[in-house]
Amino acid sequence: MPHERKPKNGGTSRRGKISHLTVRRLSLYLRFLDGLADEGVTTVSSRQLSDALGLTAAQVRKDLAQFGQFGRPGVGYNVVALMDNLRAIFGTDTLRDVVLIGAGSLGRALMRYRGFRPKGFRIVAAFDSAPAKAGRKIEKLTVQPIGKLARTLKTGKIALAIIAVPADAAQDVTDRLCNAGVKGILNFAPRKLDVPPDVSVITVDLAVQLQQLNYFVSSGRAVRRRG
Amino acid sequence: MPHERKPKNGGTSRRGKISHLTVRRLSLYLRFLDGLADEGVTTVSSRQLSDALGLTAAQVRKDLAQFGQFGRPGVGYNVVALMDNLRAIFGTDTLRDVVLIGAGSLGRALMRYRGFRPKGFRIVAAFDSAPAKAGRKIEKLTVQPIGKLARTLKTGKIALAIIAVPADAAQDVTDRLCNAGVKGILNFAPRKLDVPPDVSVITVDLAVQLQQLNYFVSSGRAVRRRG
DNA sequence: AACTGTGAAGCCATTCACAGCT
DNA sequence: AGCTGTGAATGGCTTCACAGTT
Repeated sequence: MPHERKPKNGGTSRRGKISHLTVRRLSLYLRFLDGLADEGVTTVSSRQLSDALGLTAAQVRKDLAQFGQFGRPGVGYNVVALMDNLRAIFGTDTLRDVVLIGAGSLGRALMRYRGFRPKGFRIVAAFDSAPAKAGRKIEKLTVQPIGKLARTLKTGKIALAIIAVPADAAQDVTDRLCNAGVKGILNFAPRKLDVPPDVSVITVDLAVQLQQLNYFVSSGRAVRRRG
Repeated sequence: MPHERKPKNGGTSRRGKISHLTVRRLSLYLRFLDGLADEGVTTVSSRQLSDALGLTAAQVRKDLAQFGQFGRPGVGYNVVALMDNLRAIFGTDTLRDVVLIGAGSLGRALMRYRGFRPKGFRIVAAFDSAPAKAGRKIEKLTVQPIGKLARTLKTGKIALAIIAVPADAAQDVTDRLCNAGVKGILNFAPRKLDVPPDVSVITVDLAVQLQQLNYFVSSGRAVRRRG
């Protein structure tokens, strides 16, 4: 046996058995590790992670162990190596291109949002159905008419899209995106989207978040939810 | 016994035993019922709800039964009555005031967002630490300097706040809000917030959503997540 | 006949507790 | 001694299936 340290299973295996909830926590680990790396910390224990994120140490270990043997007993996890592994799991070890549909106030805010890039995402094109909005330039990107969507996506091999259009336009936009080969949609329209079975959708309904928050406030049971 | 139909427990009881996951689904029921009410539908069955939202009928019934006997065997649930009950559960049977901190692009987009009002929320004041932004008028609201936060909150009995400031300012803003008596924070800064035990926080990290979406796309297991 | 409300069963996720590595 | 990885135990959520209501 070589004495080199190596995950038991070749890197990012075990895909598909990982639950929703685990995926959510993994992204929190990655965010926290980011901060540690900036501070120059090289090693972290499951306990430190769990304390910082409000979980149990056992859960952190279980989560991480699913992908291989990243930790060293008696020492902990190597911060940089763990980040690399997590990024590989998320598929963001390389920069991912994203298209944005909807150049209303929310869409424009997303175009200006600085947080995507450091996480490995780049908005490469923006579209809007209103001719008045097409041609407008935001953050070095020109808003294109929705008709040009298909052409742009065909050439670009783009798998991800963000929908920031009004609810009544969302399904039409979704159909266009799916036809053009998009496999993942982050949807801000307050509406359920019908998609083919191989397409993933995460809907973030801003008003619903506020509603849920209000429940916890008025019920007297405080929560702390992240992700 | 009166023959009038009435929930067995006086309306919104049973608070506190309701899990996270249930609260999330309840808000989806409410959103779907909204649509039904607009179409003039008066009655809905657990099956219709579950089909529309991708759940099982049993789960819908279990969720709703927690609050009382809202349904009629052989008939279903009265749409309007159910909506009223759900709104009471969420505490949004009356309009809730919310303050917004951060008048950057995301903050301004939230001020313009039309989806809060129909769900019972109203942004009544906006603040920013940058003096350059104070004084600016957006959607009939003048952005105020952050120093005025305490005074405004004291007079207003405002329990909810939205944070849309950069990560490094978020904890300072949080402390001010908690001192001013806010009990619920919807946080868009990519950062964990420390709050007293009676304060609820829901953090929505936009980049993390995209990261999770990318995982499901690149792992080949499609998901559909809402809320 | 249609549909709800609910005990019981089944399933999944978290926590416990400890063997084993450094 | 410190800490990971993991089987076993626990706890919680979901589904099943059916008695009971309209």
